[in-house]
Amino acid sequence: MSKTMRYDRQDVLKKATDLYWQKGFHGTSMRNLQDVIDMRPGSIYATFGSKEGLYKESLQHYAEQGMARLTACSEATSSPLAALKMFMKTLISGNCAAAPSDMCMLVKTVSELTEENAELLCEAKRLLHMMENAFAALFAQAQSCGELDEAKDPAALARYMQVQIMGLRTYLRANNDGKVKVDKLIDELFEKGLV
Amino acid sequence: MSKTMRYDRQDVLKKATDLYWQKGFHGTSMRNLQDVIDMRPGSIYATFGSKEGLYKESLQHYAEQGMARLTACSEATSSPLAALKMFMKTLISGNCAAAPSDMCMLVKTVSELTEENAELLCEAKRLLHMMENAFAALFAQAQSCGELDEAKDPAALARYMQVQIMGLRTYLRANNDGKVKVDKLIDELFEKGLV
DNA sequence: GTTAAAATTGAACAAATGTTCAAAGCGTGT
DNA sequence: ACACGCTTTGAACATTTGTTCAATTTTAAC
Repeated sequence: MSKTMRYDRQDVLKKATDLYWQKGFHGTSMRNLQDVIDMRPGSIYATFGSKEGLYKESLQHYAEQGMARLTACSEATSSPLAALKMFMKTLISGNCAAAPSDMCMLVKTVSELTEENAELLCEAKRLLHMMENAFAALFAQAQSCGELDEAKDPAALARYMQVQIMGLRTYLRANNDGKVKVDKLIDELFEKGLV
Repeated sequence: MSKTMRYDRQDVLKKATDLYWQKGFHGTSMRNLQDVIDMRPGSIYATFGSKEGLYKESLQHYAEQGMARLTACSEATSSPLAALKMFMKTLISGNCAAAPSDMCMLVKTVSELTEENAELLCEAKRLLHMMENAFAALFAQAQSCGELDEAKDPAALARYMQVQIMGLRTYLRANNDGKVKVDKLIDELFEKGLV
């Protein structure tokens, strides 16, 4: 009846995400994108609508990966707090050369864009909230396990963790000489912040 | 002998800085800039060389403002630690509507640009270092005053402060609902981090 | 008043931008 | 074989991009 799609949407999204992540929204041109994802303009616009549309889906794809990583950390560890700590370490020390950028794509988006791209800005904020809520859920779970003091506020701890991740990743981006030993810093943060 | 300059370089730089700060390097066009600083292309290029050149001077202008603000905090307070705390508070809660962006322009630069603009990236990193060194100097001064434990490492404290500033400002950018009470957070950071 | 030097103008440029659309390709049901 | 309908193509479009430069304006010294 119809021609079968040539492209695997997930595969295309991964490539687009990586490029956007590396070069930013304004720093990435459609021509640039066309080469990387190997699609012609017509196909791109038929599939994603616009540059903004593709970026939005890229943000979502990125956040899904992040959530998947968090659940992977949950399954690889024996306790919620250990999972959170592991997540933070893989986030921060993991991307030496593999990831397109040292920084979080959601943070880069929130940093770069203005009200001229209100929808994308909004979506990035929403996804950051989602991550924070996932952190909070794990902190609450830690309380249920008896791993964490019941008097603590999971939401406040999650917010604290977000601030620390944002701060650390940004700092490392600005000081990419490998002199700073991050793992020890993270251990200290968990001691100071949670206990 | 020659025509007198029509433009006050400092005034122009302030306007350019604010625009770049708000919209980013790639998000700002020369036409955009021309309107805001009220100069024609020829004059701009004769004075600043290129879009990159003007951005570089804007970065420097921005950092100078920051340093001036820090010394102002020093003069307005009675101790180095009080100065640092005041600086942090004016940085973070001060820019409700006045500043072009919630975030630090140096951080935005480091977040947005890639090796394609290596010189600008490098300059932003250098200026961030400068600020950090200024923090460290104040921590050392606090030790001389007997305000801070001599066993602490001023450089490590300065780095800690940078991470916290970057984290907090980014977080507030992503959560601009005024729900988070920042002043209390900063007080807590100083208690946890320095003592 | 003339001249020389510097600053400013703005039209113009080539290249790059995001996007469109008519044509062609291709798989499926008849 | 045929035709229907979805997918893909890539040339082309109107703007916008960063930048240049010959012409003009303005100043001050002689």
